[in-house]
Amino acid sequence: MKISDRKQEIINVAAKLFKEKGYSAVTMRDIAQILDIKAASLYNHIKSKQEILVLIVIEIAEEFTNVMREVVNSNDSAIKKIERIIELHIDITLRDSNALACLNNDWMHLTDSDLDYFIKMRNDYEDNFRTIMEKGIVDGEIKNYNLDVIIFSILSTLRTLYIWYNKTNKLSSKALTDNMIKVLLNGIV
Amino acid sequence: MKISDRKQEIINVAAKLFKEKGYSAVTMRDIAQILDIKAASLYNHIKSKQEILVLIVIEIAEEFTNVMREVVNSNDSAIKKIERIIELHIDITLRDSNALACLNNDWMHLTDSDLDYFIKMRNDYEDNFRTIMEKGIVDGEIKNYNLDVIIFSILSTLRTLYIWYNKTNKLSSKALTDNMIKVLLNGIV
DNA sequence: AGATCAAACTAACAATTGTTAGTTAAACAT
DNA sequence: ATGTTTAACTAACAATTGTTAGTTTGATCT
Repeated sequence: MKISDRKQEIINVAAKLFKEKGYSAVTMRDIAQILDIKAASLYNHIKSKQEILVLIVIEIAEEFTNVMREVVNSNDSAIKKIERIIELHIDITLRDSNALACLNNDWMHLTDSDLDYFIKMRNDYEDNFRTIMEKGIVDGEIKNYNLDVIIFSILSTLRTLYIWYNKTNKLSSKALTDNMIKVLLNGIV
Repeated sequence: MKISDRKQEIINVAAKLFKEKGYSAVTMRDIAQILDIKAASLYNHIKSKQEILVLIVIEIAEEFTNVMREVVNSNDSAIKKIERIIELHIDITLRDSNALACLNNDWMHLTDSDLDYFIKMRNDYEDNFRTIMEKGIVDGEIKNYNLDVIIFSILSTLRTLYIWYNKTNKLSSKALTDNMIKVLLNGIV
């Protein structure tokens, strides 16, 4: 069953509000007000507040999971793989920064199987990233620094791009990607 | 007026819960339950839920502000200044990761003058960081990549260290600092 | 024209929220 | 011993929360 236009509209408004104030601080009345309807009317389109969160978070998480699977199974060099992951994060950030903020800040408000599913995807993602880095170090493509520090420093930057994206729309997508790859891979010194 | 032991205990418990679920999702009854008292009893020690958040966030923010002022006014090289900032973030993360999580995730729930004060401190902090980087580039210590990308990639890593800290307590404070400096400054390739 | 359906509405609900008022009991100071 | 402070308590509040039930309206289809 496809998501109707109106339902998608509700999801988009919710994502924007969730980003600004966090899931718990946003009320159904807040969402409704922006759409110029009453809170009860939202329930003609969505099952619950929870469902909105699930739809926002899980879709993005699955996209990360799917692209990561492609990358990790490819025959590219470790560096090329990392570059593709950087591009993935930038691409999604430019396309839907609100949903990305929800994924980062509000995932813990998922419940039961949705929460389990999300955590499994996130763990798999990090494991795959680690696999890429490990092979890169073994192959001599990547310096032999502490693996946790390497993984964290890159992933944390990519994951929080959404915070920063608005400020720098001067930069084109391509220029952003190029600079980010240089800074993350080659350092600044 | 000093903060009493009991008050500090409340603040610490609150910070832990705020980190786990976010400010809005934590109730006064949640905080009280962990301390094995009733929610109303909290008000013998604190003025409001808001006050708890202010005490958590502002104190840490002021520490960042103060150390940054020292660093930026010193005669160190740009690289040495950056290293000192990295050490500052790691130090505070190891000392109080819960409060740091609040600062990152719940600052938007501050109100009025507290919110203004916080935002001013954060802007000043970023401006100072930018000043250090600009001078570093002019002096040829730092590569001439896009300034925004450089600033963001380093700051985002330092700011979200608290997410990651638990997982890697294998690493000593010194080893963590050394590796972080290497990765952030020299890159991984 | 009449039936159908989507999407808005009003009204209300039970639960939960932060907080206040007033009370009690123990520890401490005089 | 008596008065004072500290820190817990019970009880209650007004507001807000997500959600449901039942109704209305307008457009679309037959």
